[in-house]
Amino acid sequence: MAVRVRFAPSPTGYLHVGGARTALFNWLFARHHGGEFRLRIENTDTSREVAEAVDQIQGTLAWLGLDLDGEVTSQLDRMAHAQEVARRLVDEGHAYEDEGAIRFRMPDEGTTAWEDVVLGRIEYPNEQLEDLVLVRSDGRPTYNFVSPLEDALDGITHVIRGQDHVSNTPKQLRILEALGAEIPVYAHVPLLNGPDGRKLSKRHGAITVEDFRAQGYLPDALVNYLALLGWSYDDRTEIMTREELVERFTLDRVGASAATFDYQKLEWLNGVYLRGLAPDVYADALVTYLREQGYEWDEELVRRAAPLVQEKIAALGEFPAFAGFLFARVEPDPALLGDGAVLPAAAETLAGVEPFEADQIETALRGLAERLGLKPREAFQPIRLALTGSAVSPGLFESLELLGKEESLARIGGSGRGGASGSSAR
RNA sequence: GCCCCCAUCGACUAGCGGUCCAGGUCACAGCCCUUUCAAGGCUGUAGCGCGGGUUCGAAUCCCGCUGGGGGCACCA
Repeated sequence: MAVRVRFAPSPTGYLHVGGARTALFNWLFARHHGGEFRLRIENTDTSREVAEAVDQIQGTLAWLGLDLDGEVTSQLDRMAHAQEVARRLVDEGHAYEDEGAIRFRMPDEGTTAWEDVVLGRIEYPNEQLEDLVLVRSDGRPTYNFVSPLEDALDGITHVIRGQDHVSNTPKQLRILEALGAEIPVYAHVPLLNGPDGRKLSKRHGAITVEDFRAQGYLPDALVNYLALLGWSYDDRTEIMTREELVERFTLDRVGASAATFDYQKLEWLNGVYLRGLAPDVYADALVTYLREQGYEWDEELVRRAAPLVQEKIAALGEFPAFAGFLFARVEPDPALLGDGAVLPAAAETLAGVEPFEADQIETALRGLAERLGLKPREAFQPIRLALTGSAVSPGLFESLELLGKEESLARIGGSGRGGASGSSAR
């Protein structure tokens, strides 16, 4: 039987990284087996916010590169059918009416068990199973009824979801059984925690995939990182392409315990991916990112600046703070300003450099440092500060070249205070 | 309270009875390189929660404890 899985989020807003991880595992499993990956929206009303959330979720999945099969389905479309099935269950004695609602009759004795692919055998005492409401008194079916019903309707072969659904499983199993439906294979993947060991939430920082996108993370890096949370290939392979992940992903290597989301490791991985991009691809990514974030900076200059930062930043979001001085003057931190003694000499030296290119600039400035008896660091740091407004920046010589002689000299001035007063573009 | 699940360095994990005085990666520390910051190279600190079993032998199997998580809706 061909594999068919589904990701079934409730449309409450942007996709959470935990949800994205669940979606990823489903997608990897489907692609690994040449099966189908479907999106099913689990909702109960038709409000505008829901429609937006559905679009957002689809947009996020697309950005992550998790392509869908078949149409996106919605619980809404099956309400009438669910009601019919519920009535049939009443007729067959599996359910009964209760104050206008329809309740499913759960067994009172024995146990309900299943072989979970990641958790192993799980047994629930049936006395724990309450007669659950299938259809509310207002006619709307409930999640625990529609979810297994739709799994059956759609021919879902494997239900891969978060462990927060473990306790729903015995109830859904009982319903599927009463329906006479095929029982899918269940795989409950571990949940994600924040750095403090508690449920990952906004207080920990970025939480939705869109948050990470806005910070300049690459979809490939996020996908790679998420795959490593609860799953591993072996004892040493961590950096894998999408194709490698698809080829290597198996549910039996998914762990059973919760994983802590490590922002630092994600950042490191993103840096690895960023540095690994071909220069033109990197420039494209940077241009696209800055445009998405609303920066209206000269594209040509951004492209020329790209090589200066590729080795230095771990997320595209660091670019404005790191290289923003190329697009607008930045006032140096007064606390960092020295006496500026080398500045006049530097200005004089630079004025004579022709052509104004990194190599020539470097030769000239190193010569200056030697003549003044200064260590490179001592000579260059004041210039860097005057030029970039910061003690941390891209390479000094390349930065000078990009800024051009005129602007560079204007910033270095010679007064020791860097640039004409009020000239800072802010 | 009841039910279910989980438990290897700070974090992600490898380990499926002996090849583990526990390996890799991030983070952290030191050194090297160096125009700052990164990157890179080298080295290092750091872990099998506790107690009982089983076995010639346990991180690996069993039981208990402790700790953590999840769930107990006419929410999803």
